[in-house]
Amino acid sequence: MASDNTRLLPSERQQRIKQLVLAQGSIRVAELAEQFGVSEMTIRRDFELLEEEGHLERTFGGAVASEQTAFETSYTVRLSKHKPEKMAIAAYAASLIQDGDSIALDASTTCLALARELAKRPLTLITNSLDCAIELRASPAKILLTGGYLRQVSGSFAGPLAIKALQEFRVDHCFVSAKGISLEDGLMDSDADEVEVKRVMLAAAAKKTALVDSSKFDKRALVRICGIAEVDLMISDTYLSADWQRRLKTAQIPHYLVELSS
Amino acid sequence: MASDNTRLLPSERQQRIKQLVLAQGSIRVAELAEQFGVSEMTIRRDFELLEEEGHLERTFGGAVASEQTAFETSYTVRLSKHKPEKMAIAAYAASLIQDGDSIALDASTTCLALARELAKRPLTLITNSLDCAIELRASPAKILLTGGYLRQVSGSFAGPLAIKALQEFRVDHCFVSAKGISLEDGLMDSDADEVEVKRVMLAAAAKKTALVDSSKFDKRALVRICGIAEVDLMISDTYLSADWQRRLKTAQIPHYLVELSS
DNA sequence: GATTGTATGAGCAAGATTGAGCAAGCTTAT
DNA sequence: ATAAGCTTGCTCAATCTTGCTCATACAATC
Repeated sequence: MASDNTRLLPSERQQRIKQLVLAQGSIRVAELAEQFGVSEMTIRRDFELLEEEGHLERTFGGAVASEQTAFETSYTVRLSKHKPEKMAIAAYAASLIQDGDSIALDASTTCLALARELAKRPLTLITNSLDCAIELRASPAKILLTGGYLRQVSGSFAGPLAIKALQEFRVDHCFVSAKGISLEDGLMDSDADEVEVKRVMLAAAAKKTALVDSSKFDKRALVRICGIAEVDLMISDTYLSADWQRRLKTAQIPHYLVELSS
Repeated sequence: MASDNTRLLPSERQQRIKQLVLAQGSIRVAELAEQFGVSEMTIRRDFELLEEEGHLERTFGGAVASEQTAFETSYTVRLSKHKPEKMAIAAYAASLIQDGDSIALDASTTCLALARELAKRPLTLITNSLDCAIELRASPAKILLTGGYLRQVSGSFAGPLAIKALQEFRVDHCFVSAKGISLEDGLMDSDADEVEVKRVMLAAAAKKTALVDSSKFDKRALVRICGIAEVDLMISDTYLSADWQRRLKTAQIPHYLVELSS
C-alpha cells in the first residue's frame, strides 16, 4: 500500500463520513469507497465504528443518519425492534408496582410498553411522552403530563417547562430507558434536553429503575444520563452476554434479567 | 442486477414509501414499482415489512396509511357535529394569522380544526390539547404543550401545571371556543379547570378571538369564561339567527360570520 | 534490527435482495 | 353465476452485500 499523499488518515475519513451522512441523510458503501479510494471493507469497518458511537445506522448497502432514522421510524417501528424483550421487561417492571403508587415514565418505547401494562391500574402516572399520554387516555389512572416543547423525533416533551413541572413532584418510582449503556459511562442518550428531563425524573423518585434491553449494552450515545450505580435497579433480559452478566455481578449492580419464553 | 448508482438503498426506498403513503393516504403497487424502477414483487416485500412495523395496511393492489388513518378517524368522529361550520371558521381564523406568529389554542374541536389548518406553517403554537399535539406532531411549527393532568373526557390538560406554564408566555393570538354563549353571561364552558386555562390563555394574548359556531348561541354551561366584549373578535357562521346577528351589531361586538358554501 | 500494533485489501463463504415464472385468489363486468 | 383480467404469494436462480480470515504495509517501540 503506497503511502499516498492524497490519502486521508482513518480518523479524518471517518469524520468526513459522519458529515456526509448527516448532510445527505443516507449514503452507500460503494460510493464512499470510490470517493476515498479505499476498499469497501474499510468503509464497512468505519461504519461499524460510527454505528457504535451512535453517529449513523447501517443499512443494507449503506448507512443512514441516526437522527433521521429516529424520525422516519415512528414509535411503532422502534417498539417492534426488540419488542419481545421490551414487553417482557415492562411486564416485570409492572409487577414491582403497588396500586396507588405514583410513577414517572420517560419518553421511550420501553416505557410505552410499561404504560400499556399499567393502563388499567389505579396509579398516578407522570410522563413527558406524547405516546404514553395517548396510550393512557382512557385509563383510570391519574395522568400528568409535564408539558414542554414537542420533540418530533421521539414524540416527547422537553425544555424548561418540562423541567419545572417535574420539580414539583416526588414520586415512588421512576422508570427510564437509554439508547446506550456501558460500565464506565453509565446510561447514555442522544438528546441533551431529553437527558435533562430523565435526570430530573430520577431525582424526584424514591426508587429509580433503568429499563434497558440487552441490545443497548455496549452501545454509546452523545449525552450521559447517569452512572450505572446511580439507579436502584436495572432490568434487562437474558439475551445479555455472559460477559456482561458476570460484570454486573462483580460490580454488584442490582439487576434483574427477564426470561424470554420463545 | 447492475449496481446502479441512481437506485436507492432498500431502506431509503422503504422510507420514501412510508412518506408517500402517509402523504397520500393510499398508494398502488404498480405506481411505486415504476417510480422506483423495481419489480412489483419488491414493492410487495417492502409493504410486508412496513405492515409488520405498523406503518401501513396492505390492500388489494396497493396499501393505505394505518396509524394516520386511526388518528384521523377519531378526529373526524368527534368533529362530526357541525363539522362544516367548524372547518369554515377554522379556515377563516387561519387567514388572520401571519407566518411567525405565536398562537395559543384551547382544547376544543374547533381549535383542533384550526390546528389542522396551521399544521404546515412556520408558527409557534401552544396548547393544552392532546389532540392538537397529536395532529401537530409532524408539523414544522414549534409546538409547546402546557402539561397538567389529563382530562379524559376532552383530551385536555388542566390544573396548576397548565396554569403555571401558560403564565410564562405572551402570544400574538389566542383562540378559544366555548360550550355556550349569551349576551349577558358571555362565553361559558362546563369544567372549572378548563375554564381557568382558557382565562389564562386569553390574558396572555395580544389578540383574543372566540371561535363559536352558531349552534353554541343561547346554550348555557356551568362556568363563565369571560364577557362577550372581552374578546377582540368573534368568529361564527351565517347559520346564526337573524336575531342574534342584529344583537351583535347593536352591541357593537366585533364579529365575522363565515359563509357556508354547501 | 526485531517486534508489536494498527490499518488495509483480497478472497471466500454465508446471507440478503431482487426479478421472473407460475399457480391460486380476488375483482369486476357481463 | 361465470369468465376474463389483475393481483398475490411462492419458489428458484442470479446478483449483490457482508463478515470473516489471512496476508501485507507502515509506524512506533524496545
